[in-house]
Amino acid sequence: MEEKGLNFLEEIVENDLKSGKYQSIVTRFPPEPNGYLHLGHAKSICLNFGLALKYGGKTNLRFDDTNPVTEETEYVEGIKGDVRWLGFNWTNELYASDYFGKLYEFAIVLIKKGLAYVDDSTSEEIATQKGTPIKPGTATAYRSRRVEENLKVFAEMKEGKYKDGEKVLRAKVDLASPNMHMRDPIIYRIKHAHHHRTGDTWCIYPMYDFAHGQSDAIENVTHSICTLEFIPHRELYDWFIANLEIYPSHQYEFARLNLTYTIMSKRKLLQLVNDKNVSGWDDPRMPTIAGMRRRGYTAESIREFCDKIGIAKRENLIDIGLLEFCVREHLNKISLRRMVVSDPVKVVITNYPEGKSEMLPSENNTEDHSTGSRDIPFSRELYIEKDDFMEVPAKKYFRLAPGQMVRLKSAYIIKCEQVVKDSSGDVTELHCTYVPESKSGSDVSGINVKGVIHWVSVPHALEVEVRLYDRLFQVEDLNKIEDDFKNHLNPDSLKIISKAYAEPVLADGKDEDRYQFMRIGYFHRDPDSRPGKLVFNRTVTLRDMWAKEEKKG
RNA sequence: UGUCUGAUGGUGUAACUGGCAACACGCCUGAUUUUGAUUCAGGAGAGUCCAGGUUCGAGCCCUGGUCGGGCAACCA
Repeated sequence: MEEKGLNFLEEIVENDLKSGKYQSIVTRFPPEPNGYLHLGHAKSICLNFGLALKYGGKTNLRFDDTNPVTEETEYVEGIKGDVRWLGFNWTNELYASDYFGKLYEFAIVLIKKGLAYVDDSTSEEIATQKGTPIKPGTATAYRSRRVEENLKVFAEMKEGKYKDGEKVLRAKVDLASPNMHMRDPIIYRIKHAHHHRTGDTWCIYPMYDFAHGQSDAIENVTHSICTLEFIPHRELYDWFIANLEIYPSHQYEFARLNLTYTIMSKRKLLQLVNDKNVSGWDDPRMPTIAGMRRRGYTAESIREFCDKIGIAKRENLIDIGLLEFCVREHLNKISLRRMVVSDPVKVVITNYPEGKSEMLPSENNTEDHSTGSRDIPFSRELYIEKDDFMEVPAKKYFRLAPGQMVRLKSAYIIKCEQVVKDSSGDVTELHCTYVPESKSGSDVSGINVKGVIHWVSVPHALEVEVRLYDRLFQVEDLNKIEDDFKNHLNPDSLKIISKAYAEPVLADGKDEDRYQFMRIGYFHRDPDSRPGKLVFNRTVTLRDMWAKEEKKG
């Protein structure tokens, strides 16, 4: 019985609980509604909700909507759907914008304490006055504005007397601080913009640093968890809490997720959407929750992935193979087996009567016998995969070849008697004979074959579209490139097979069904499907040892 | 040049807080298999960034380096 080690945050929480610092914990997941959630958010969601679930506590979903120009209701709805789909329920649905009134009062408290002032400088002036990491900042004349005047001008800012950029409210902290964030940070700016929730009520909006910690405090968040790049903000976070004398929430930081062959930046993902490099936020190639869901990933497999990658403070680059392992592991247990031929060659069973057909039973999932079986029609003409025939077989190749035998899955053993080619020498048909006594389930032929291949009866075949996805980028570590990330897009990330042949039962599937197209991969029906034309997305391929063997030559 | 932060097999995460470096993915063998899938059995692979120090004993403690990442948006 080995106890698996706790991550550093679990350790902090356990200690806080043990010491009696808290009776129970409160966490929050605080997305800005300016885009859809991606896998990196999933890591944060699993962490925040997971902590509260494990140690008994609450988790709020809080929208950090302090910048009206980038935020939209569409994103709010998308985010809620994604969190729910991942399997988590929030205690409260909250918005930083709900606190705009309170935040405004906090600002007045600071002004009255002489800890905030209105600055009329331009953004360029403020930037230069800030100095550099090695050169202290310098004060502007406005820094010594009297309290009464600050109060008056700040109220005028709120009333809309000034234009965007004309004035800002700054906290009076320390212009010489080695931490740039402490050099009199801007806490309120003027934006005459429509907010997705507060409409035109406000024309001044708090900055992140003056909203986040305060929101945490208002909600009595005990553990406010964010990513590493916010470490320098922590000092300010604590400074506001101390000077406002509000609930002392604490900020902790962990390393964000990086995945090979993909990007995990909302800004860049938005660019792909806007530039039409992908069909939308839910394009199955996107590392977004919506995209992965459409592609066929299960929530369970994503949660498993988040659990496996762990939580730590060092930078990491996780092999996308681990994510694929997690889906395969789950899909193997739940998916219905189906036979689909994606790149066909016709097989004619010359000794099978013309016009005859029979239904052959086949298990839906040998991993789960409760799923039962379905019947598959068999007839004289079949499609098999081009790959499953080699005129000149490679070594260790045990599929179909001239004179060779294979078993058709759940059906008969066949032998390739003749290869029919067209004028240009391409194989058009394979003439085979079948062994009647080799029928699956009642095989008395005594023949043992190594190869088993999938097939579909030509007259019964259902035509479907199949979409094959590959990695979005060609470079393993997108953080290490120096030029535009779009230069590294994989031109072959989507391959559409508009005409694949499937066994007929595939038409009866439900939305939530997951399939394994035998020997090909895991698939999921796409919402683009129409009654006459079903579309399936490949979630992930099957592991393929033969491909490896082939490569070895 | 300042400051914050980190460093453990190829990757990621652990190591009862000082006691023989473990788990997962990946990789390699072999067995089973009516999916070259799954499953099962086994294996290779790090001596913990470097140099000192404390200690019977250091991945964990101390000192000094090296290297990586963050920080100077009226973004979050």
